[in-house]
Amino acid sequence: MGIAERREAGKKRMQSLILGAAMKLFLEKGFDNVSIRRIAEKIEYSPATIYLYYKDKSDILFALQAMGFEKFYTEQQAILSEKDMWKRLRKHAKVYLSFALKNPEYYDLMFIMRGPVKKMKEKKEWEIGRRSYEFLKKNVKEYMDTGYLKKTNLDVAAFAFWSLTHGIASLVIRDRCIMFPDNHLNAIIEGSLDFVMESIAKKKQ
Amino acid sequence: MGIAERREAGKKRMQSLILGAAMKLFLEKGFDNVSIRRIAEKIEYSPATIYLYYKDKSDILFALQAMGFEKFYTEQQAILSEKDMWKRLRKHAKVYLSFALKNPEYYDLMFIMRGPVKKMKEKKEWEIGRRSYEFLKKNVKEYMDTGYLKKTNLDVAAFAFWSLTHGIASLVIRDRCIMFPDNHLNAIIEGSLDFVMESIAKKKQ
Amino acid sequence: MGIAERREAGKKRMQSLILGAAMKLFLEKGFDNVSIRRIAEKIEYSPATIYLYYKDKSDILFALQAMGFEKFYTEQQAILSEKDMWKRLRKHAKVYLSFALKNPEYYDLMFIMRGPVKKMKEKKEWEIGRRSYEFLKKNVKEYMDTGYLKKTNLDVAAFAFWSLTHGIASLVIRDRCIMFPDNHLNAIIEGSLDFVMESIAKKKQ
Amino acid sequence: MGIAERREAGKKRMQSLILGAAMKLFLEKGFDNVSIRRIAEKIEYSPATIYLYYKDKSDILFALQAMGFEKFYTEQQAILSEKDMWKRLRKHAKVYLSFALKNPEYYDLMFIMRGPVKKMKEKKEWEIGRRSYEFLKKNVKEYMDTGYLKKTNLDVAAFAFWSLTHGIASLVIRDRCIMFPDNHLNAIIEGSLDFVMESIAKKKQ
DNA sequence: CATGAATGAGAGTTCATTCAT
DNA sequence: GATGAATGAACTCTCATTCAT
Repeated sequence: MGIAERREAGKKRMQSLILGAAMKLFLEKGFDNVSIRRIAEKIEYSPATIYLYYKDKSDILFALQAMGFEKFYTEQQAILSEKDMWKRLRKHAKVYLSFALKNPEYYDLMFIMRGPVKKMKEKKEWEIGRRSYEFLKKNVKEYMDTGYLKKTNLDVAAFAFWSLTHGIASLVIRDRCIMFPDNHLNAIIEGSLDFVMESIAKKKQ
Repeated sequence: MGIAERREAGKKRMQSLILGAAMKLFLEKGFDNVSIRRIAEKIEYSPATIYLYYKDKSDILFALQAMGFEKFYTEQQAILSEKDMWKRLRKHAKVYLSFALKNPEYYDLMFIMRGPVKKMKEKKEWEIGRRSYEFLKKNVKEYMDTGYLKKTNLDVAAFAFWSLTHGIASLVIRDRCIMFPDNHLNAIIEGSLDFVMESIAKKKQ
Repeated sequence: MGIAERREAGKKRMQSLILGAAMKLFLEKGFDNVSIRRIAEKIEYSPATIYLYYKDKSDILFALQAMGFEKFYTEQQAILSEKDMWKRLRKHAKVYLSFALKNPEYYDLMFIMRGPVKKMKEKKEWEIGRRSYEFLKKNVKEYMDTGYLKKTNLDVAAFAFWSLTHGIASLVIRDRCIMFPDNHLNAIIEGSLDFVMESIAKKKQ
Repeated sequence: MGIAERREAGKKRMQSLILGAAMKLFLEKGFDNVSIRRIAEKIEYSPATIYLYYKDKSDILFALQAMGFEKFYTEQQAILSEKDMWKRLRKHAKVYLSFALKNPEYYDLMFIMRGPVKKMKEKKEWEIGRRSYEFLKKNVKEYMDTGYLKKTNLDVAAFAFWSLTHGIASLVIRDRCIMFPDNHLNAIIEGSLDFVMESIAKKKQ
């Protein structure tokens, strides 16, 4: 490993140290209580050091969001192994929801939080978010083409799919399901997903 | 009107003065830029006065949330005039979405924001939120009973309806629809709503 | 003294406490080392308290500047007791210089410092500075009218007078006279003033 | 060129690279917004590198001041071509003012700024500033000797001349002429200079 | 010769909240 | 009932500077 490489590696290590600490704090204290100072404390560096690796606070949020999208995108590839389009459609929804509920902080950052959106728009049209949407759209198209999904405008169908899964995810994550007993919640979620999926998609005879 | 009553009336008046100012500020400046101080300034009282009427900041948010639910509940009654259950189901969704998009601050407070949730749980079962959900459920039951909605567990169907509409609303409100050109957005929203509604509900022959 | 008056008095007292501390710090530590925090420390209040009395740092500088101009204007009135215009002209210069050298911090703030100038321009065209200049101009006009000063455009003559006195004052205050032995400096200053004054003004025969 | 010499040359080159960048930044961003870091960025070296060539920040300011004096001294030599002492005296004033207004950052550094003064005193008698003053004095002596300037103590006359020109320059540079309309300012400056010069100096008959 | 990495110190500012009056 | 006065605790961010490598 040459000098430049080692340096680069050091930089990467530090950045991920920062991001890791930030993410842990999000979990422990909630978004509003994560400050540069607290992150610095957690990693036992001075606040000024953070600024050597990230330009400002929203840069950190943006980086975390990007990590989230990366992970999200990668995990979604799993659906491609399913060649039966009907099953893939169902799996698609489950994988989406599973990501959201297993990584609620990432999901929040990606699809709910207000903060990082301004940055999103600035940074090259938000490539990373777009990619995930394109992946969704591509698959939706296949569901339609193979006759499992009713034909309509692609964006319309994709948005419908997205809205349903996001609706479920965000109601859960932002704690709006308190009217359901904890031990029923899962069944209701799954049931709802099935209910809609089986309505919009038709298993061929 | 006795002394106690007059006092009570005065208290109510002041409280609604505070809430009104807070809401105006939310609209004008965004949630993050509303402080107790700014509310006090707006109504031309001192910050300390606010604390005579609300225990702390989150109490104000909670009260606003309650106002939002009140408004929401009231507006939803409009669907009852529609006696054709098929049409009512469609109208239900439209009224929901229309409330959300016309009152994004209320909607945010009610269904997205983290802040007031702790209060929600404390305040005995969150009556006000529950009432709205019960209204939804009651109607969903009617849609089913009249055969316009496929039969399934009531909570499941209600949650499905809610997730879809909330998903749309919250993606729009939290600015995640930047991949759609502004002038297409409306059509996509309406299209998606129709797409799903027409799938889960069946117009009788 | 009524309640309102007492309050007003308290406010004034606090403001002058702040300004006094700020001024002392300017003397002791130099302009650059005066921070809101240090002022607060000096008066044994919290930094936040300062903001109850002054909107921001430059507001404090502006207030001090205004005090300086007030003092300056007042002291200049002394020249009016001199009815002999020739003597008054001379006295005018001496009074200007004497103010500058006895109150170098005020003078610096008023005529040298960069900081408060932006505020100056905003605040009602900088009434307070203008008033001093008008006073100078009015007198210069009298010197001319009575024949002690060569006739020329009023602004031109006033600016000439001002430039000379300010030149001396600012070279001294900003420590550019280190080539003159300390014990000669005074004589050189006075001499220079006399030298020019006797040249531009003519004692009538 | 021996090794030591080459090293010395390299050092000089680097120093002037630093000074050049610093001066450009002063021009572009103003004094307060120039930090060691920003200078380092501009020349694409690390901040630490700057410290190999200058002990600290004020050392840089001092060096720039020296450059300013060098330039100032050189430009002033131009007056020597004027053999008519009356004209030279006038030209002297114009050249002074012209330098100040064309190089306000240098002028500020040399004659107004507080920062580099401590250094001045330390660096044994501040040779470079003295030289400029001696040049002024030598010429003032000639103006007197040739009868164009009233006889008086040399320092007195020199300081008078300096005070007037510096007064004008520093009032302009530090933005204290806002009472004059922009389009009149030049005329007032020139007029004032002429007004005094024609008074203290006498064209022989 | 050059620098990456780090930091202590400090800047201005804002906030929710308290409490004696 | 209302508030003036006050504050502790944050906040984000920038700076000059050091030092091992």
